[in-house]
Amino acid sequence: MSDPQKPTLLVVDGHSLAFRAFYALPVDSFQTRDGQHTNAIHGFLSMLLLLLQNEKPTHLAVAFDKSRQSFRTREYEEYKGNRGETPVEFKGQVPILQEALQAMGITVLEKDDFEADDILATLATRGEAAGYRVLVVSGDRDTIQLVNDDITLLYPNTQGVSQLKRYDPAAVVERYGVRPEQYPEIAALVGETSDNLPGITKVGEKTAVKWLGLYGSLEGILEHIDEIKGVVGDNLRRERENAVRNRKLNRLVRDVELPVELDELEAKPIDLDAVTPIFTRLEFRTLLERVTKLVNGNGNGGAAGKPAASVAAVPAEDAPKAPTSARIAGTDLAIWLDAAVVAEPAGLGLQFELLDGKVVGAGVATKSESVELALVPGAPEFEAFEAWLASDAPKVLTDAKPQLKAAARSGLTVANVVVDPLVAGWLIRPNLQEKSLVDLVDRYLGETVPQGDPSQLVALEDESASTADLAWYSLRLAPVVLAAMSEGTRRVLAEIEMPLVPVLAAMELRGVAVDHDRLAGLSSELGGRAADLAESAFVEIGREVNLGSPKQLQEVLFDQLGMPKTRSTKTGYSTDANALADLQESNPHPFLGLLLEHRDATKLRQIVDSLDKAIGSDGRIHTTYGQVGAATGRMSSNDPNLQNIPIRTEDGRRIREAFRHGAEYTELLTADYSQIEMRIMAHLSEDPGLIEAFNAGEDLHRFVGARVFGVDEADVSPLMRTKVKAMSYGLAYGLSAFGLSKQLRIDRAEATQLMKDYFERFGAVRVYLRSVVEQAKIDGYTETIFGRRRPFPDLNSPNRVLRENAERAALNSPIQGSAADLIKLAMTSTERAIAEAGLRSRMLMQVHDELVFEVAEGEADELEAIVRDKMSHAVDLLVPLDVQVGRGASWDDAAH
DNA sequence: AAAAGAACGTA
DNA sequence: CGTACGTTCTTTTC
Repeated sequence: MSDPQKPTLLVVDGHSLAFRAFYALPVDSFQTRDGQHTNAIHGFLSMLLLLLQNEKPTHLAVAFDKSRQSFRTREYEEYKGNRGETPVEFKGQVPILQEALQAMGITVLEKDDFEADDILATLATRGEAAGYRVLVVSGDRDTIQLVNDDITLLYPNTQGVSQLKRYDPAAVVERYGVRPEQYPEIAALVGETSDNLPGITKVGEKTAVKWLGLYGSLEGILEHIDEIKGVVGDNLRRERENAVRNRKLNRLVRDVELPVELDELEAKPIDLDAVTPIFTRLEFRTLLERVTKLVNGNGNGGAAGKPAASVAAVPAEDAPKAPTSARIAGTDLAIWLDAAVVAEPAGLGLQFELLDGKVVGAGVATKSESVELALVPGAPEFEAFEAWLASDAPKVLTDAKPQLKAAARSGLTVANVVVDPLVAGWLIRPNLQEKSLVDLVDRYLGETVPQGDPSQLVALEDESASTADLAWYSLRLAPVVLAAMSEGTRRVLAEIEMPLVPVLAAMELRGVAVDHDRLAGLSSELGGRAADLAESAFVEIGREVNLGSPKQLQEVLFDQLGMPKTRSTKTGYSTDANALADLQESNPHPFLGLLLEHRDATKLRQIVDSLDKAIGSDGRIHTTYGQVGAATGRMSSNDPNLQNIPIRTEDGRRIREAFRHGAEYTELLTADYSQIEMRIMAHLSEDPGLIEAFNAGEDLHRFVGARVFGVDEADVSPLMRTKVKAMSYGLAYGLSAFGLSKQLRIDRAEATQLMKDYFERFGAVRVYLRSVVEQAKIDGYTETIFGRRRPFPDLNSPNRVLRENAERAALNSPIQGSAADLIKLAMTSTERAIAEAGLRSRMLMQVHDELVFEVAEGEADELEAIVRDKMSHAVDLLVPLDVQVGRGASWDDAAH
């Protein structure tokens, strides 16, 4: 594998990328006032900016073909002779593109008689020799021959620069079945249509690879040309000169004389004064913004977001150097580990090296020493390492969850990770989090991990951060982040977040069984329904439009049907479900209902299809939980998101029927907290009415309704119940009378009155909510019951919109956050209790206030008892915690 | 081709 | 003029 810590040289085939851009973007939409086409320029620069951000090259050049003529056309007149005339709209853009690149300080190279790929080959070869890691961006397959351990080809796939296919030697072998340096021989035999180079008739990739396997090289094949049987053998004997010629032509020249030295290609900060005029001339407004952002913002924090001085420790100049890591074998490692554990009672730094989700290596560090080991099961050092991992010896591991998963997949047990600096960093700054070890080191140690930092466009010597070095950085981060935390935050880290990490890792590995056949059936049913609805809708308006396009819908609704304008959005007028419902009320039209139904059907189908795609080879869906995602302390779920599976409609629930227990299990069990946020509000506000409501254990909304409307509980009508329910839930979000009136479709006066009556009876709630905001204005942050903090810098902003948004978020945060803390505690204790009871049943999913378990044969009752116990006693509040449990064959059946 | 916006699913 | 998320589809970019 290539070493990621070397300086990076990025070389780009300008024509190939510009050409892609030209055909990807509509020519007509991109021209300046005076008629200059700009689509290729715009697309190219847009892609290049993304490349710069993603790859963070330290050195950079873009090469172009100078003309169509080159030594290859002199050699073989027909070379590339089949290419049509270059469109004039494209031609004119190239010089301007080059001008723009030069303004950006990027070296542009072209050379008489050579093609761009020869320049790339030359730079790549020179870069490799000079110790660079080289990235070649080209759409020409000939550049495959350049690939080696230090040179990676980024080859445009069907879709975009963001999804460039990375060809390292292993990827080339996987795709083409030969090593990179052999690829041109394959191409020579097969021929290259796009270059007008015919190969051997009837010889394709498979035959060529087979021959190469037999005879080792093209030369070898030709030596044994008489041994090759069949028609293809005859073809080869007849057309061998084609192959010889092709091989000659597709060999890239690696020693083109160039007017620059490598170090002149160093990426310089972009000079806005040079870029602005040309971008302005091209009328590139948003691109200029992007460049400006790249220059100023540059990734994470930068100067603007530096921490208080107490946090940033060592200035970069006197940054300690990572200790030289040793490879210690056999019993020596056991001795080293024993000594290290004593030397660092707070824990050793750890870092795994992963490949394809498995552990292939690891680094372990103390403050002054580190070791690095390749993990080969059965090797002598493996045992000592494995024993230490599984022991209670404390470890510090940054971004632990994926590494714990890989460890588990590799059969390793990792116990007692006491600090994950990534999680710690999120607790300190839950909004703008540091996303990686590199970010954390920058912020909390004030040092730069060799490589990685996007704003550092400085070439580095071959000082590379090894796995052991990363372990060492983790170790040194731990005390610094701990010192930067309040005591309460430290407790949240130690008692809530760190114990949760292995629990989440286990849940993700388990996944949840999903029935493909049910999803497939549902998908086609919904698809059919959507098609029918669309057809009916088109009949209503007398034409076909894209019902998924808000823009086209606006035309239909406001122009064609002449309906009144709805809420305005940035780009026009809203066509969301709410707006359509309003229209239906004021201007009833069958189209509206059909449209809404169509939206439902397509949305559900889309969810069904994406779930179906996510089913793995084990028949299960493995989501990834984002432990450091939400600012409130909640988790998120992605790839796919299992926390937004429909439930409100009948069709939606049918999706949940596809979530089932696995074959080794008998059913699913779901357990959820009822009205958790209201209970937390009761606890925090100490409102006697609310506390009484929960202690009485009755229907909360009936209880509240009776008091708000001044009637007996028996006389609370469904409408009254709906109203107080909306009010209660809305409270925790900072709902206004206006919002309440809109949601309930009642007038403002009635909503205001409802709120007044509500607070008359439950006044402590209002007092509490106000006090949260006021205290937050003083402190600058809110805190959950457990001490989790969330800062609110906008609370004193002069900008009213910002300020009021911050106020609502602040008042919600302790409520949502405390609920998150609570269920996290419950998850950890439930997981532990299940293990201690020796059950095979297991926890699979978390949906904010709900946990889903897979029940093993004969364990249902015991599991339910454990879950009820642990969830309802996760913490002692002024009100009881009610846990609803259900069981069934599917997630839907298990709902109660 | 990439980014931004609209819409919508959950708690 | 209701908090917190993630995903997908369409439009814009000039």
